[in-house]
Amino acid sequence: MNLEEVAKLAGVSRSTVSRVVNGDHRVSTTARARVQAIIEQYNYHPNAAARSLASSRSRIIGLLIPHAVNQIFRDPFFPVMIQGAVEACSDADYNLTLLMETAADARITSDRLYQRVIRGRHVDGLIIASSVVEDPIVARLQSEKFPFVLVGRHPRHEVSFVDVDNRSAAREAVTHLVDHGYRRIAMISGPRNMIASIDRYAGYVTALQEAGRLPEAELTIYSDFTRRGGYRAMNELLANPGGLPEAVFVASDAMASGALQALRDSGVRVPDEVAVMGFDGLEETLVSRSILSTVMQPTSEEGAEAVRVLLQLLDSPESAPIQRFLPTRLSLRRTCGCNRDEEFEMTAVNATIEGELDV
Amino acid sequence: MNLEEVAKLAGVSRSTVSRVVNGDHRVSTTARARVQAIIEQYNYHPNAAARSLASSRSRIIGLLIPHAVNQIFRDPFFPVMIQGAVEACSDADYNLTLLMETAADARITSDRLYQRVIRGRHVDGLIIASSVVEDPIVARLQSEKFPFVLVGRHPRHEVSFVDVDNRSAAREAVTHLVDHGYRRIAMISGPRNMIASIDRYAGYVTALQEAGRLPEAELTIYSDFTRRGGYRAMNELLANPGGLPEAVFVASDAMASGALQALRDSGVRVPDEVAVMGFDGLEETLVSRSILSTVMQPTSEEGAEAVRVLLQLLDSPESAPIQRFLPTRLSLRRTCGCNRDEEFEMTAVNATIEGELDV
DNA sequence: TTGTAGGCGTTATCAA
DNA sequence: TTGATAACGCCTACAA
Repeated sequence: MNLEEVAKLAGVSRSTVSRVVNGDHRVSTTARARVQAIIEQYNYHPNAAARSLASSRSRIIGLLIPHAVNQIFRDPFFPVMIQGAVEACSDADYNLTLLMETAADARITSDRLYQRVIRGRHVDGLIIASSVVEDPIVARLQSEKFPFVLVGRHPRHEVSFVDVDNRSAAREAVTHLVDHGYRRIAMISGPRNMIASIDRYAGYVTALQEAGRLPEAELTIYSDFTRRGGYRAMNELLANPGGLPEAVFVASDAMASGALQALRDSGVRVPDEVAVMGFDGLEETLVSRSILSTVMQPTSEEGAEAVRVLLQLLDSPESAPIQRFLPTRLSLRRTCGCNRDEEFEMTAVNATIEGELDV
Repeated sequence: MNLEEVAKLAGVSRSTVSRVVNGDHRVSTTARARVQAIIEQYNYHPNAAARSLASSRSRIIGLLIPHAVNQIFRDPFFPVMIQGAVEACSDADYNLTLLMETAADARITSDRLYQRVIRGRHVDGLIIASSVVEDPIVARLQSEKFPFVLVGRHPRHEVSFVDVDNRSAAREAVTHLVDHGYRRIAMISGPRNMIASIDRYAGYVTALQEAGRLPEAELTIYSDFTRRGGYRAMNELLANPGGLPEAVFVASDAMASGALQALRDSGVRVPDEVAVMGFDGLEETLVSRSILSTVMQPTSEEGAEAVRVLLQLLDSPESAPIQRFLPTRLSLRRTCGCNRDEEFEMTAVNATIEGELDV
């Protein structure tokens, strides 16, 4: 069943059927009705390839997971972000294909991917998940004027992106710790080459400076955004001969979860001996009622918004880069030192909930 | 740059260029060389849409995440499985598009998806992640003879799938617990409508029966495969007036992790008071050296194998359903009661590692 | 508002 | 081994 046959059955031309299918308004009511009846009767659906070929748009968006990010693909951030992206695509009748630079040989596979997918016009545009600073693909796409949107800003290129203001958010979070009165504030950071890490660290430094302090080198531990990495990083801090910090700002909830575990294993009370602040707002997916104070970011919305921005770009290819910052929100629960009373209340009311709270 | 232009520049016909591009051997060495030189010089890549239209194959595979599974998309099983699928696709020069039945209105969105993607011939075949028993899509695809492969078997339909033998694996795991001498063995199961849950439960029951016992109703808790669900389920078991079970078989590592947390929060010693056995082999992604005894399944390989099976199906559409079981392996670490000595050793050697071991 | 007709860039079938 | 040529199914001026 194709346009031609529908046209014949409805007693109109292919063009008219095409117009009906594409919602063109220049069709008489009667013609439209006849066509639609046939379409439904025969359950006609236009052929995607033919459409792509004729319109030179595939209605497919590629979501690229750079190799550097591959390893932390298990981080709940990605599934949630992808979910948002898929849904936004679906809403616009687009499809999303997953492109991952495989570990085997990043250089070769990514080039092969690039050629096949970009040059073959397989996708109309690209969304790049959490790029790393030195990733060459950004410059390449830009110079070829291929439409793309980063999830996470890029420091060196004027490109479209969707991000949260990591720096401000981190600054706010650390300032909150300062306001609690903590003086020695450590940070467990993400990888040095990821832009989100850099920005969150910058916010940490800014907040300290505004409080009239300087960051101490041994109070910053670089880790990898994983729970396991957070566990290790916190143990490093615990082993610091300079003594315990009063608070720790951790650049992801997964790491914060590991850090809390390390503290518990060492018998260090939170927040009494060490306060903890996370970043992500995803920990609630792991425990039902987290006690972790954290920076909430709209993860799924970041994926969805990236898609919307890309669609806009596809509509007007000559437009200037579109850059959007989505809002974050400080979620003050218990590990930062807030809500101590509430803790008691809940413990008294229901031991189970109290237990769950404890990460 | 297209076939035509390449042909002109190489002084051959379009057909010859097409043959070169597609690796057809019926081309003279000289012609091939000339064509390849031009292709490389001009960086020509065939247009995907035109290819699809002419060959009526899109070289795209759809990966469907059913709505029921959506909620547990955060489970590390899915990212890892998907990663395997994407890589296998990439190896075969296929692309993978992600199809998710969105929460909004599962019935409507999934139908819309179905029409657009299946009828529009957008994808050549489908991989369905962890189907639920009552999912109608299986019957539908089958009756329309659309190629698809399930990740996880289906009890009521003769269809192609890739799975592990959940029942045997669970039986083996529980038998191991029996062999340790534990008598009251509980189970924390997944959702009742997921086939993997059902099979793992069946294996549990079989193992008990073989040990001359019957499962007790209050010793089976149905949960949802999440860490949080496992936490709650374990607390239910702890509240059981019949007293603590001696061992618990947990149907996923995520739930097992939550269960261990619950035990720790209640001050119950593992494995001395309660032994624990998990299922997945993914917990190692969350902690560096898990102490969790578990059933390891080749998660990434399940995704990859599903793709390979699907490609085979595409090659010979009339072939009978292909059903593959991938091997599992019992990983005996500490929570089942094995390796008590090793525990001591590691503790003595390195407190950090010992700490990490503790979930 | 409708229809005609050319073209999108391949693959595939023949005949040479 | 090569080359014409006809699909593939749709979109899109352009003309009516």
